Amino acid sequence: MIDSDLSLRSASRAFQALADETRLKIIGLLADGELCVCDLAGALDVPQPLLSFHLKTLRDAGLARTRREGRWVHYSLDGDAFEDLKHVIAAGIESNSGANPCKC
Amino acid sequence: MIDSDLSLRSASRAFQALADETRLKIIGLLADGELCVCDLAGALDVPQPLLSFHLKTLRDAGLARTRREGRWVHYSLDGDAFEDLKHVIAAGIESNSGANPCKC
DNA sequence: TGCATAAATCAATACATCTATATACATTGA
DNA sequence: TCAATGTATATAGATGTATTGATTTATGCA
Repeated sequence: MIDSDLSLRSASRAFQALADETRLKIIGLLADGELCVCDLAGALDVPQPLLSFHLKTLRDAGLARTRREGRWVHYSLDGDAFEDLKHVIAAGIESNSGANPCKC
Repeated sequence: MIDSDLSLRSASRAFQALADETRLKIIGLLADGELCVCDLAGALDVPQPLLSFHLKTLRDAGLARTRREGRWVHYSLDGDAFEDLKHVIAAGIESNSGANPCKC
């Protein structure tokens, strides 16, 4: 079950951030561990400014974090944010297939 | 890990469908079991044609199914579709927090 | 200081999505 | 067949998002 309007809003923002193939590929790459933007750029065949936009989208949605090291910026996933999303997904998986009496 | 381009595309479509507060509310309601459109309309305070649009969005994304019974259409969640999404979310949760060596 | 590299931002454009209104379709029962 | 009810579709205006290329900021090193 989805609790408050706040989590509803943040969840929809997070799902919006996941609603893009490039960003899903980024998630897949970051799942193996922190990576710098240059490595992501090399792996993804996406122009750098566009990659920067997608990374910002993930970060604004709370799904990714950054850590600067010298001239490199390293991105990693925020496990807690994904944990929240798991509850919404779990509701769909455990959904009762039985019919409720129609109140029409 | 995310496997093929096909699942990547369908996953992004599904997440897009989840990227809306009204549709997340619908998911929450349907998690308790199948409901007819009229019941959803009563619970959501959304004009009926708009609700129909959102339900179609969920159905097109493969997250919901319909069953007609007389003049009523009942919607329910497709657990398998949510199961697929769980893998993407799980990748984020189990993400290795360790840094990979930067190849720049 | 001056230059090279990593990353982010800006401006412009094209495209997709949200919402509301109006309308059409389907089913039931008179 | 007609009217009533439940649901779906069509359209249009407003808003949001994706993409590109040019520019800018930040850091490290000669």
